[in-house]
Amino acid sequence: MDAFYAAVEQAAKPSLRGKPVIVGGLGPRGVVATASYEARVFGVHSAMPMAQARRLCPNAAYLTPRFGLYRRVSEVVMGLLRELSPLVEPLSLDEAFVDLQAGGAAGETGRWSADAARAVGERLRRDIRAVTGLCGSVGLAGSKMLAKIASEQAKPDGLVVISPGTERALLAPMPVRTLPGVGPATAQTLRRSGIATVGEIAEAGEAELVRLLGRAHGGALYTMARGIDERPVVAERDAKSVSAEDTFDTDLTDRARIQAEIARLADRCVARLRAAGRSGRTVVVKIRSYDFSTLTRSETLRGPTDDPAVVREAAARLVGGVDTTAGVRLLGVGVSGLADFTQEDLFAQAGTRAAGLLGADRPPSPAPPAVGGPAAGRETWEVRHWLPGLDIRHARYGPGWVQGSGLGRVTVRFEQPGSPPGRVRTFAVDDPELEPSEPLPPWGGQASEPAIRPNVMSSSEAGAAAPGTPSP
DNA sequence: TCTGGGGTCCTAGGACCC
DNA sequence: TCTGGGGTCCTAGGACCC
Repeated sequence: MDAFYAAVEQAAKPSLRGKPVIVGGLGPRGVVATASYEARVFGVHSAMPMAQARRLCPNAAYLTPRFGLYRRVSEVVMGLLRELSPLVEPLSLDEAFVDLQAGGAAGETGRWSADAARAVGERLRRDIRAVTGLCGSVGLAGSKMLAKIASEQAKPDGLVVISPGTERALLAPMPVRTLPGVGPATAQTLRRSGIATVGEIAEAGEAELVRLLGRAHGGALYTMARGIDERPVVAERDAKSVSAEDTFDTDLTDRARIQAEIARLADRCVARLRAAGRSGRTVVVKIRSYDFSTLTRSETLRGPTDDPAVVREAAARLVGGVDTTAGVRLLGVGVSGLADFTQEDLFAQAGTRAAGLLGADRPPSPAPPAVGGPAAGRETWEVRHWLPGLDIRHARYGPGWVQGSGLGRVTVRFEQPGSPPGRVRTFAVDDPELEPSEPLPPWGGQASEPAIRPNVMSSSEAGAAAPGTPSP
């Protein structure tokens, strides 16, 4: 989506259309989240300190973000994407990868032509505009990296196709920063070695890249510089951490105040953890000092928890071990090592089940049948059992369908025709509670469609009547 | 009026274990 | 008797992304 937050605000506030709009933190230490294209003309861009934006563009409208509204608009757009394919990987509220191949709309040959892909992309852009009143840009290519680069080139309000075979020639003259994963630090390391363009990365060779940037990063960059990117589109991965942090308008020095803020942040973090139905085992505190130096301290508990008191106490201990007397500008509390259960659940289970059946003593995974070589065997076995789109039933969660599988996991969306949109859960592919099931009749299919009308954006703001609000 | 908030992934060293 | 070779887990920091 183009200048998403600002565009939503412009759609909701007719007086701001065609005017510079800047969404972000409005306090003394705020930064720009999104600047409308009208504001970008003045040099304002994302992540810029708000004070600098105000100097550059004093007449813009400065708005505090309304994430609830953006989330609702985002869900409508993501719904349109899911009409193209079950394999949709959101990157943020305003951006996602769609695996069109998995959508099965390529025709009899199963292969996409540039023209067919372009037609699908243009129709999508029309639909997004009709339903939300907003502009989106589309990049189409044979891999995630190239599709992303194409979409950047397409902005604003455009569409770019990168046809197979043209990738390397297209990439070669581009600056290294074009590649995803190349930020300021990597760009400087490369520049010191005389590497400025993507083509020069490819020429440098893998050994040199690994020497400069390390095994993982160097290897990945060398591959991408040659136009190669085999990463699959992965739908709805589980979160790995949850955190809450605040920057204060003025630095904090008072220990009691710092501990009070830490307790508040711990509660906020845990509330979101619980809302997601998760628990976590490692508590992290983050402290940014007056001079912007940042440190973290973490503590791993004996088992996962979603108890606010437990997280508060751990966070208080961790902050207590740090010298904060010179002043802190930011405090944060996070939880990682997430699980779908809590220590309390485990105690409950221990009371009703034989102790030997818990945790590491679960029955071992059944070995994949030996078809072909050992490596090919596992892949074949997974693909055969959990094809995307096939119906499935879980002993506790009920009916659903396979949204994707890989790396020993299967992602299932628990919904059925006539039900509201369902939740996603991920299981081990050999989870004994999962079984294939017969397709359900699609008699209630309409109910799972986003119920929206093209004119919803004209309804009043204040978030009350947002796009995505079901129509009668 | 210098620099948000929410994340992901990688590296590296030490503890610990077999 | 100067000290192997894996592996995992934990902690801390850093780069990067939107």
